[in-house]
Amino acid sequence: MREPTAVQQTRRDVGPITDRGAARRRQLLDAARRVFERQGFTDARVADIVKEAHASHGTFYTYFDTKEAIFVEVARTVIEDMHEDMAVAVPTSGLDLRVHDAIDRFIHAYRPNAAIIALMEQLALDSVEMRALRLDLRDSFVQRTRRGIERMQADGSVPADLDVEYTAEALGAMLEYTCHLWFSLGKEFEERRLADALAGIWFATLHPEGHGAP
Amino acid sequence: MREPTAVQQTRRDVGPITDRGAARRRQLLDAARRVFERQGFTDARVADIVKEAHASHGTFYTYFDTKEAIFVEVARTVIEDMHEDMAVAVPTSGLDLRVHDAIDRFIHAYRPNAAIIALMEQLALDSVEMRALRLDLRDSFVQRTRRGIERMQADGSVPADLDVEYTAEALGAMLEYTCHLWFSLGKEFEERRLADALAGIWFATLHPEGHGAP
Amino acid sequence: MREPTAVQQTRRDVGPITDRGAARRRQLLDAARRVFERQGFTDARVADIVKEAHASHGTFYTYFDTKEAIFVEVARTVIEDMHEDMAVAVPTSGLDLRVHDAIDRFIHAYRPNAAIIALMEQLALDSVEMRALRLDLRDSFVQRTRRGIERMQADGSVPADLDVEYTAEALGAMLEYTCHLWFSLGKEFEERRLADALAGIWFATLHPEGHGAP
Amino acid sequence: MREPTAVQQTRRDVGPITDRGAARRRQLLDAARRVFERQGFTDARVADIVKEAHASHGTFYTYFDTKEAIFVEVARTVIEDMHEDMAVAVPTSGLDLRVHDAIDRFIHAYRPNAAIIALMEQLALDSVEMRALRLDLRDSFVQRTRRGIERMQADGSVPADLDVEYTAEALGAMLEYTCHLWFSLGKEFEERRLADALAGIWFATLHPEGHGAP
DNA sequence: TATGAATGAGGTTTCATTCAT
DNA sequence: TATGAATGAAACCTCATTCAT
Repeated sequence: MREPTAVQQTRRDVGPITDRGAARRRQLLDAARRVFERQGFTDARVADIVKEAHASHGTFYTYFDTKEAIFVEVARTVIEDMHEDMAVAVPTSGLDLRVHDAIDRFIHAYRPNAAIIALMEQLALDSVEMRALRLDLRDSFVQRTRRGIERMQADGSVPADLDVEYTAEALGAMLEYTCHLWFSLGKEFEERRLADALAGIWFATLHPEGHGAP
Repeated sequence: MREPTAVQQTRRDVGPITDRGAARRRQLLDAARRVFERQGFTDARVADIVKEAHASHGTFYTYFDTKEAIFVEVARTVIEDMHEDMAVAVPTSGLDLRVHDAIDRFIHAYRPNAAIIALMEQLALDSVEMRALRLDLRDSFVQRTRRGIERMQADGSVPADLDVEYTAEALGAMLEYTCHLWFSLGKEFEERRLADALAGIWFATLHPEGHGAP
Repeated sequence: MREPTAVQQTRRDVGPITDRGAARRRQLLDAARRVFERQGFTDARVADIVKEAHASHGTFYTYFDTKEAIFVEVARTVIEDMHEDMAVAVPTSGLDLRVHDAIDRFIHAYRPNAAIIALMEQLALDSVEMRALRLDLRDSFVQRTRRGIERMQADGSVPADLDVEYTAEALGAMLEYTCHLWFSLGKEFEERRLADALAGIWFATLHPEGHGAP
Repeated sequence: MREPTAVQQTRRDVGPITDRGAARRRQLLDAARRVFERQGFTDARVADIVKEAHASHGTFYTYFDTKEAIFVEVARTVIEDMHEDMAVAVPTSGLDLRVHDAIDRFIHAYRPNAAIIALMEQLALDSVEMRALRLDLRDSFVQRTRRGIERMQADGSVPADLDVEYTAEALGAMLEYTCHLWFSLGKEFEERRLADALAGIWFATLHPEGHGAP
């Protein structure tokens, strides 16, 4: 493969200058997302993306370094989306409701992004950058959970001796992988039963043996 | 593009006839496992495998159809290994010990096979066959868990209204993905704390609010 | 084994868009013809063709699916050439002259294309498409002959009871295979004697026992 | 490909020593013929032949140098068969009957051997040896025809000024290629009409304008 | 003589990426 | 900025033939 030319590399680094250029870039990103969702990363061809975006090969490389690079951009979009979706204020009723709400919001944030998340997961094995991105995404959720539990510990509704950090990691892992099984690997779950089962585990964990009141 | 000959296909289907052939096949499998663990699936070349096995290209295709095919064989080996590792008789002391034991055995079965499991996971997205294999592997663990819980329900140590099926799925997902994060994505966990946190969740779930005795 | 991408296939189906592309395609076709004539089909490598065309492997597959596909295109060119060569207006003198003229034109049309025709013949045994192409080529000549004879039957210079269809087939076969022996299998014939012998047979067949006047 | 070892080469040169060896050799030949007829030369694998003969690769190379070599042997058998079939004594009635008889015998000799003859034809383009074999086969028929015509010239039933050599070549070419079209390229002919048309051409050629009596 | 495992040169085809226009 | 042609490294897989047993 030939080395990139200084001129073209510069153009990519600078990014689009005109509005038309910015619009073009967005078209390519949108097209890439659709293609990745449809075909996965390996089976997605740059040719497919440019066709979907009604652009040409040359144009693609005006805006993106590599196929990996455009995927990273798509992935970042997904991460931002999920952050926003889950950042909604929590209703402050009882623990039970709060848990149910957290789980429902996770599922609803995950579902439309499942395909891209699965690809991040897949690429995380081969690419340090994707691994970091993937771990960041989950970390933001896990830390949010952790802070929530810590607040409950502070007001005494959760036992003080709970290992909050590791518990948050584990409960997070459970949610993530259940959604992966469900949305990406095609395992069939009934939504209501599943959400209840997950909430039951969270609730039992945070509220063991009648500690405090719900 | 040459198509495989019926005769050649037959030879592959039948498998090695002599001991020498069987040994060769095994060498290739062992080599393939090492290469896959080292380089992942995508970056593993058939050339790497035959080099590692001190064999020739032709020999590879005497025994295996494709790179995918040999991976499937490697994966099957891993699955059998894990089945055996986890099939050890359970000590019948209290719930707490049983849970800790189950989790420890899972971790110890998972750890040496983590790389291959991660690849199964990766390939499951693109290949129906790998997806089936992957789901089978987890199913055997989840069903074992489920049966264990059902037995405890029978003797009253676990609430009768627990949704055993979905709970087993969720607890299984938690274990699997935690191990994946730990062994394959390089997340750093302290083994003792992690095992305790996981066991805590299991225990709280199965033994909520002082139901029965530990 | 990688499958062709839909996008790539489309590009090949659509054909070159720019003049530069069209020129490139033609270069490849010309090169392919030379290589096939020199080395035959089996011994012609795609590598030989691209080398002859001063192009790269990738470029070849931009324009053609397979080695078979480019041969089919070359063959079509030959067929068109021959159609044109033989479509020249027939001088309307006596039967004897007309027969000689037909045979001479056949030989002159065949000679420069003999190598490719021989390859069509060779491939016709293995490929349905080539068989159809081969039979089409001869059919156009045989039908032309047949119509010629029918016109002569109409004006009474050829017996009405002649089986025109089968006779045309047989006389055609004679011409074709004689040329094949001569130009492709290296049998040595003197052109004048051969043309006379062939014409003698045609003439005797169409004008038996002094039927009509020459 | 490795060079043949002196030992093995010698064995092949010497040929089978025991009866068992001779039988084995024949099994391989018979199997090869069936495989070639079924699959053609290119698509016939040595593996197919040994399977059909219930032998092993090693055994094959005990008796034959190459795939080409065994084909040549098969072809020789066909050639001998055809010689015998056509060497039957000619009934000495009139020219018309003799011509019909010659054509019928050709067709009947050709038909069962059409597949192998077609392969000889196909290989003749690439191999000097096969070309020689192919030309020999037709030559024996053409020369027989030629001698027949010369005898008729001697007794005055065929014009003395006929170019017997070239005419025999041309009439032979017609027969051969008609059979090739019919039996190998799948062109549909009605046997009776075809034989009559061919005989008509022969007869008109040898007996033009009422020369002599039939 | 017979077997079947082993060889490896050789071929086809893809696709991310660059560059001339 | 946009286009699309060109590149070529790289990968997979076959099969005639040899050789150890």
